[in-house]
Amino acid sequence: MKKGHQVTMKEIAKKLGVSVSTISRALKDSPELHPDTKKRIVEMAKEMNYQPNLLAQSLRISRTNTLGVIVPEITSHFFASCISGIQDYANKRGYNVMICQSNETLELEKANIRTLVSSQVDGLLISLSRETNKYDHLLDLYNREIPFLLFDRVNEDIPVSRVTFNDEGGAYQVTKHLLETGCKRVMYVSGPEDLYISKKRKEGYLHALAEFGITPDPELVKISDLTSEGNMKIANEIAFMKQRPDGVFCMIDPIALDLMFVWKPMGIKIPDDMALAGFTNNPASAVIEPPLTTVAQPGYEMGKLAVTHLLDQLEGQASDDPISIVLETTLLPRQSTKAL
Amino acid sequence: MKKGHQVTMKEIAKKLGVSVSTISRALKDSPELHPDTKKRIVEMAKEMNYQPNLLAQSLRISRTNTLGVIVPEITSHFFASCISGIQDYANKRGYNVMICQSNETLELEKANIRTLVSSQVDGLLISLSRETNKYDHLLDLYNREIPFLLFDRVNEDIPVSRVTFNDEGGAYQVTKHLLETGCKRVMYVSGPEDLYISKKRKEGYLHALAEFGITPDPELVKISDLTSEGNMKIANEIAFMKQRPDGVFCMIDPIALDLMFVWKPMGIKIPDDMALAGFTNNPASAVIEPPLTTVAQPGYEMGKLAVTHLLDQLEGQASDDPISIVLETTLLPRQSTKAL
DNA sequence: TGCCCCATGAAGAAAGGTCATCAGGTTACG
DNA sequence: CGTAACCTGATGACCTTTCTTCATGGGGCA
Repeated sequence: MKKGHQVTMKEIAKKLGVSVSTISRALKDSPELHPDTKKRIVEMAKEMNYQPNLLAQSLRISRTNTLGVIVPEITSHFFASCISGIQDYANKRGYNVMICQSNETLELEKANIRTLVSSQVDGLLISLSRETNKYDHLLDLYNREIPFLLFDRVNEDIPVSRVTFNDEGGAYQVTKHLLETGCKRVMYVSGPEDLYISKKRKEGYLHALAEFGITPDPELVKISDLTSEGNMKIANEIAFMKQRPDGVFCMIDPIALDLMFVWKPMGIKIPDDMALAGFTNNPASAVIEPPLTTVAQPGYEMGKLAVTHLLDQLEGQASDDPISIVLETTLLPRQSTKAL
Repeated sequence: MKKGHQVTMKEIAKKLGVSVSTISRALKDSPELHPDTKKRIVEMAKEMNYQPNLLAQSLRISRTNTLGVIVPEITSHFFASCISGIQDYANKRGYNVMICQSNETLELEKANIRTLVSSQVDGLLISLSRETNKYDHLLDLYNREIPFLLFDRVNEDIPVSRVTFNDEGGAYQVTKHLLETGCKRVMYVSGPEDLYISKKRKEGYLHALAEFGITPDPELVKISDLTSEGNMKIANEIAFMKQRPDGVFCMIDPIALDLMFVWKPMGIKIPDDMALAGFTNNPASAVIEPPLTTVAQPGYEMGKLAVTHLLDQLEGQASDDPISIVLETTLLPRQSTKAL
C-alpha cells in the first residue's frame, strides 16, 4: 500500500500560471496580492483539496507548533486526564500534541525524549517514570535549551518550571483525618523512595504525626514498587503483622484498591479493623465498597495549567525563570475511614 | 523563550572538512565509505550530540514513520488500553504514534484528520465518535489514497480494513445469561443508534430473545446519549416504569455503573430486583458492589492487531484488500446477575 | 505628447536539513 | 595504458516561506 500523493503548491501554480510564492501569499491571506488573483487561487486550492505540508512549513519556519508529552502510563486515569487538559488547551492555542508513554521505565523515557526532540517539537511536558532516579537526560535537555516543563512527578534540581499538587498538604490532611477519627497507629504505604511524590506525601504524613505528638515508627512505613503484585505482597505483610496498624494511608489509590482486594476474602473489615485512605481519586475509588477516602487531584486542571504556562513561556508571555505551580488538593472523606 | 538550535550535518561536515553527503553516508552506516572516515564522523556526531532532523528527513523520503490515532475519549480505560497496544507495537516496528481525541464530536474528528494528514502521517487508526453519522470525511480519505483503518467503532460502508469485537456474539452471550438465570423481561440500554457497536450489540440482544422464543418489546429498548446525565435520566425512567424489567443489559459498563449509582439510594436491589450486566469490563466494574457482570474486550489486544495489520499493509506484507478482523469477547459473570 | 517616477503585483531565488544519485579523481591491476 | 573499483563531493530534490528584484501601468510635469 502506497501513501497517496498530496497536492502541492507547485501544482496549483502550474494550473493557474502563477508562481509558487503567489500561491503561498494567497493562502496566507497576504495584502501583497490582487484580490482577483487571491480568489482564483483560494478556489483552486479548495477544488484540488490542497492541504499544506506541515513538514515543509515547519522546516522552513523552524517551528512545528507541536508539543511532546511523556507520561508514565496512559491507562492511568489521572494521566489520561492530564493529557486531556493538555490537548484541549494546546489545541485552543493552535498547537498539536504528540503523546508518548514511558511504561514506567527510564530507558523508554529517554528514547521518547530523543524521538520527540528529533521531531522538532517546540516543547516538552514530562511526568517522570517511577524508575527515574538519574536526571542526566533532563540536564542535557536543559543545556541544549530545549523548552520543557515537569508535571506531577518532578525533580526539584532541574531548573525548569513544574506543576505539582500540594502533595505534602494532601497527605497531611488525610493522615490527620485518620488520626482525628481515632487511629493510633497510622501506616504510610509509599511508592519508590526516589519519586518526588513519594517523598512529599511522606513529609505530610510525618507532619501530621508530629502535630499529634506521635513518634514515627519505621515499622509503619512500607515501600511498594507500584505494581499490583507488589501492592498485594504488602497487603499480606500488613495482614500478618504481629501488631497491625489501625489506619493505612496509601500513596496512590491503586495501592489501596489492591489492599482491599486482598483483605476482603481474609475477613478484614474496613474501617472497623483498619481504616484505609488513598490519594488520586480514581473512578474505581468511588464505587468500591466501602467507598475509599481519598484526596482529589484533578488531572485535567493540572494539564491545563502546565500547558498554558509552557506556551506562555514559549510565546514570551511569561518569564523564562523556572516557577513552581502548586495545585491544592481536596480531602474526600468516604466510608473507608470512620466518621468524625 | 527560544527553542535552542540543534546541530546539523552541515556543522559536522565543516568541523571535519568533509561533505554533507559523507556525513549522511556515515550516519546511515553505508558501505560506500572508508571505515576510518566513518569512525571519525560517528564519534564527532556523538560528541556534538547530533540528532537527525526528522522533518527534513521525512520531507526528503516522503515518509514520516508516524501513525495518527484518533479515539473518542482518552480518559476511557478501554481506549487508553487500545492506544497502549498501538503504541507498543508501532514502536517495535520503528514507528511513532501521534494521538488525538475527538471528544466524541464529528467536528473535532474531522479537524484531527486534517491535522494528521497535513503532518504527513503514514497512516491513520480511527475509532469513530458517538456523534459520527456522516462519513464523507472518511470517503475523502479513501479517495485520496491515504491509508487508514477503523477499530472498535467502525462503519461497514467504508472499504478499508477494520478491527472489531464480536459485538453481536458478546451481547448474545450476556443476554442469554440473563435469560438463563431467570429473567423474563430483559431490557437493552443502547447508545446512539447510528453507532456501529449500538447496532451490533442490539442484534445480539434480539438474537438471544429470539432463541428463547421471546417477542421483542419496544418498551424494553432505551437509547442513551452516553453522557452521565443521560444515563442517570434513564436510570430514573426505568425505576419509574409501571412494569420494570427484571434484567438490564447495558451497551457499555459506564451506563450500568451510572444506573447502579442512581438505584442504590432508591433501595433497588441488584440482582434481586433487577439483574444488571454491561459490556467493556472497566476497572470499576470489578470493584463495585455487587461486582458487575460484563463482557471483557481487551483494548490492548485490539490496538496491537489493528496497528500490526495497518503496518503490514503499509509495508506490503499484507494485501490492500479490506479485511475485517473480529476479536472474540468473553462473558464475565459476576454478582450483578444471578447464579446459574 | 513624451518621459520619468512611483506604486502595485508578481516572479524568481534562496533558505530550512537531509537523502540519493551522478560525476570525478585516484589507485591498482591486467 | 586503459579500465574498474573505491571513495568522496556536488547538486538537485522534497515543499514552503520570505525577501529582493522586475515589469507594467498610470499619473504628473515639462
